[in-house]
Parts: sequence; C-alpha cells; structure tokens
Amino acid sequence: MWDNVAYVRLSDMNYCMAQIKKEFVKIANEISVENGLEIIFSDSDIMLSPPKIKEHGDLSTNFAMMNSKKFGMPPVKLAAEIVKRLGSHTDIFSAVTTAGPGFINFTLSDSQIYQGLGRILDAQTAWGRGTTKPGRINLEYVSANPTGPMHVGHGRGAAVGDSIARIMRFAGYDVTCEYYLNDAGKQVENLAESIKARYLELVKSEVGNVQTIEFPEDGYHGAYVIDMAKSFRDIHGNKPALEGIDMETLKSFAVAEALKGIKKTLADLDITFEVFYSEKALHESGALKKAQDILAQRGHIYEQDGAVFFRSSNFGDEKDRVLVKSDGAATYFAADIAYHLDKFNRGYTHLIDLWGADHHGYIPRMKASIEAFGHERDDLEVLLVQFVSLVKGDEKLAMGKRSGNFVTLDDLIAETGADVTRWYFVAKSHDVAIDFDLSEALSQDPRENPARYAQYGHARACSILKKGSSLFGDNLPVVNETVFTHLSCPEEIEISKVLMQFPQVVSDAAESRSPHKIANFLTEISRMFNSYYTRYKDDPVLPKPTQQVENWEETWDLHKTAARLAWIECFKTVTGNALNLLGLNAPEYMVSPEEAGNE
RNA sequence: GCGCCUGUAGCUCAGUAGGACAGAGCAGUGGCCUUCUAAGCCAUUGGUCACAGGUUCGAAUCCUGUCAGGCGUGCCA
Repeated sequence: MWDNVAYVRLSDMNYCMAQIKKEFVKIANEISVENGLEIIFSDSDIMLSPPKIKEHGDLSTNFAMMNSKKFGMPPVKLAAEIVKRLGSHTDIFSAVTTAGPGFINFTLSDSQIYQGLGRILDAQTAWGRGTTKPGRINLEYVSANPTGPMHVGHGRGAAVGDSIARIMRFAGYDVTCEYYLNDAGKQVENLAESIKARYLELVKSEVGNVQTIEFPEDGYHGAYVIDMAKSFRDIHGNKPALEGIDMETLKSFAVAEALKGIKKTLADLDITFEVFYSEKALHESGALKKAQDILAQRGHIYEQDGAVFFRSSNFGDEKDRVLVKSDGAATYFAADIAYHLDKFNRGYTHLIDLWGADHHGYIPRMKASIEAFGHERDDLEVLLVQFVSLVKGDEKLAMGKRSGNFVTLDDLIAETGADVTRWYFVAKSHDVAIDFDLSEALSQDPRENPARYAQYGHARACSILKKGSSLFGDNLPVVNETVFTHLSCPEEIEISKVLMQFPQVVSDAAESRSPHKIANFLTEISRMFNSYYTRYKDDPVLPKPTQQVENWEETWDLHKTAARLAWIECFKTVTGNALNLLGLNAPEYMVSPEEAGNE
C-alpha cells in the first residue's frame, strides 16, 4: 500500500527533538558569549519533553528557568530572547512561544507529522524498536518450586517477567529468559513423601491390607498430589511396599510431573523460557565447591562453630552468612551464589532477577556475593514483585500451597482468560501490592473490563481497514507522504503525535522495567481513537450504506479516505505492537455481546 | 528494635532524574444507536496527594520527623 520510494528523510520524535536541541544549543551559546559568560551548553543540557496539556504544544523545555541565574536575567526575559532568535518557524516546528514562568513551547509542523506517519507505515511491526544495545542480559523469573500448580502470585511474576523481556528485546537488548528449577531441596522431598503417602493409600484401596504411612507434617495436601499418585500408579502399578522404587525415582517423577503442569500454565499465558536451569545439576557439577574455593582464595570465608561462613558483612550485608551448615549440608544460599556466578561464566554481563517481595531481605547478601566475585554490585538487579490479593466482593481469597486451599493460576486463567489475566498483572507497577478484583475481571459486561477495551481499539481499526479494502479495493490514490495532507481533523493530528511517541514509550518502559507504561499508553491511545470514531460519525472514514446512493463514488473524497485509512493503519500498527509487548492478543475482530446474543 | 516497600477521587491504580490548573479505569448522575462494531462516545459529580516542618522562583515528587499498612530480619528453601 505504501510507496517506499517517497521517503528521503526519516522523521520521528527523536529526530525532531534532536533538530530542535541542535538549534537551541547554538542560540543559547550565542547569548552566553554575548553576555561574557564562559558556559558552553550541549544537547544534554536541554530537557525537551511533551507537556501534559496540549495547549502547551508538543515539546517543552524549562531551560530558561533552570539557567536564569547563570545568565543573570529573569527566566521570562531569557525565554523571550531565545524564542526571538529561534525564529517563528522552521520545517521542524510551526510555532514556538514562551509561557508561564518561563517555559518555551514548540508546536511541531504538520510536515513532520506526515513524515512520522510514513515512518510508521514503513516500519510496521518494527515501529518502536530500539537500536541494538551492548551486553547480554539474563532475566530470571518465576522460578516457582516444582511442587505443584502455580498460584496467582507466580502468575504476576510470570506476566511481568515475560513482558519485561519482550519490551527489553524490542528496545534492543539481548535478553535470555531463565527459570531456576529448585529440584534439589527439601520441598521436592516433601512432595515426594506426600505422593508416596497418597500412593500407598491408593494401593490399599485397591489391593487392601497395605501398610500406609502417616502423611508428612510438611506435606502438600492439595488434591493434585492424589492425581500425581494416580499417574505414578499408572506407570508403576500397585506395589504395596514400593519395592524396587527408590526415593530418587519418586523425586524425579514428582519434579517432572509438577514441571509439566507449570509449563502448561506458562504456555497458556504464551510464556516460554530459553533455559530451565536445574539446581540438582548445579550441585552435581561441583559448582558449589568451585564457587566456595574462589571465595576462599579471595579471603572471604571462615569457619566457626563447625560451619562455613561467607564474610558478606564486608560487602554491605548486616551479618555474615552460612554456606555450609555444621551438619555438612550446603545452604540454599550457597547454591544460589554458585548459580549466579555461573550466569556470569556463561557470558551474561547483566543479571536481572524477579523475586517475590517477601525475599527482599535476601538482596544484600546476594549482591555481596556478586561483589565478592569481583563484579559490580549493580551487575545484579533485583526487581521485587509485590503481592497479589484476590478479592471477590468483600471476600479475600487466601493463598498458600501447602494448605492445599488456594486459587491456582489455572483457575484464574480459566475464569478470566489469558489476555485479561495478563493485563491485570502488568497494568500496575510491579512495585505495588495489588488487589486483583475478580468482580471487575469476571464482569459479564465487557464494557467494564479495561483489558478488553485496549484490544477493542485494535479490532475496531482492523474492521474499518477490512471494510475499506472491500469497498475500494485498489481504487484509492497511492499512499505517500503527501496524502496525509488530506487529514483534516485536529484529532487525527493529535493521535498521530501520540503514535510518534511510541518509541520513547518503549525505551522508557524498557529502562525502567515497567510494562505498565505500555498498558497506560494503550489505554490512552485507545480512548483517543474511540473518541474520534464516535465524534466523526457524521464524517466517517467510509461511506455508510445510506451514503452509498447513486454515483456516490464520483463525489466521495477518495484522497481523504486514503489518508485516513493509512492513518488508521498506523494506529493499528502501534496498538498491535503494544499489545504484543504485553503478551496480549491483538484481535482483528471481537464479537459484541449483541452479536453473541443473536447467535 | 532495625531494614525494605507503600500511603494520591467511593474502589483499583498512574503520575516521583521538581515544573505550568493533580490524572485514568471502575463505581455514581444526565444524555447519545435509520451504527465505518453502542464491547463505544459526550457531559457531570468526586481529592487539605497520610500528617507536620524544611529546601526551592516552583514540591504528590527532594530532606527531616510523626502516624498507618505490608514484608523482612534462619546454620529454612
């Protein structure tokens, strides 16, 4: 549809900002010299950002206020002087004014908007993509113990982690997603013991006269354990004394079974990991010993009371931590140290861990170990994912795997759908505890559901494009940069400017590891589009059936329609890309309740 | 006790490298379907940004203190 040849210059918000800064710096330095100042300004001294209120233009700087003292003149006067020299307009901006206490506001020229739209059509799914960044990032998240179904809290970590990965990759980072599989610890043992108990009960009910064991105190009471026991029996048959089956076999089975369920749930959320890293394999590889040796060489280890301590207090931790207990067993921390060291050894330059907020006390010792190995503290970045409370009316639904009484992530997905589930997890900052309101997410009326709203904008755009294509086919004028001059509504220009900001939104979301910024962006732009759509009901993009009277094709403004369709294509591209970054489907069509009701 | 996170509209939350009258969704109220999908739109109600000081031309945002909630403070994992 788009004629690529029409482009010479690439224009987006970054380009406009760079051009304005260049000119701005020149003038600021001019004035500086004339006033006998020795200050030389550079691009980084100019803060340009989109103002909150559209009356203040498209880009705004507080430069005059920040530097009025240096120039020895009031902000307003300095701003006026700069504006005078900037000239009333260039091909980048169509207006520049002073306002308030000394702001300088720029309004972008329409030609920049048209070029920006062209840029979006060119880039399509690549619109918003950042340039390749150096380094390799290892992103570890979920890492739920393989002891049963994932709960809602894991779900939040999974959705946030996956979205961060998508966003960071899109922003140009090399990201590997990794799941640390705790298949070596006591929890797995507890699960195996639990399965054993259930299995023997099962065998007894079938064969009778079988010696059962007491259900382990720290066992898992969930019904899923009984299912696992049944599967185990299906494989091994009824063996009253478990002859020929050792605990290792049972444990491997337990882990495999639990992991199967976890992977299924993750797949339902469209989440995949490149690496599942086994803690058991880590132990068997001798990595713990190696890591400990390195620490010993560097003098960060000592023995006391029969235990081996890591001198983490030398690196900002509040006290030293045990690596090897007096009974000779390694601590979880010792394994974790070796694990993180191994990540560096595998060539990653920056580690990001997503942990549940209850683990925050663990951060100082982990960073201490990173430092002890000679890496920078900040080479390990820990993001804490706060708790999720499920709320249904006044009822707070409790979670806890061992009690067996919890809402699983599977339940939640089954009730609300994967898209809605993901939306609620990523629409808020990972740093705040959230109440997941089921009454809203489950609402029978989708109008109350913000996740659906975000998708609807995309579906609506697709619908118009499809209809336009069937109505006009190839009869529309060729779309190139000049066609956009036929955009006539202020809303179209407003929305275009927001579409042009998408790359900045992506890079901001990536830098701050904040998927919710993408969600907010989606909500805003969908609202703008729906508002436009309804407002111009009397001046529609496509002729209504009632307008398609005799010879209508001859009077219909084909240029305007071509421009609008291309512009809607831009909207569809941006919302589609944004939805994808959040791991949500970008539907081309959504069945309305009315339609569904008619079927 | 000490440490980390949080306190913004009735509810759930944005907004914090200081910036221009504090935002959104949901809930409430009043309107809009001979439809490019009304899963929508328009209007409207609603806030001493927990409280008290301080820094600044300017503070929800930075500093100090107080109060409230959550979490942590294992030779558990």
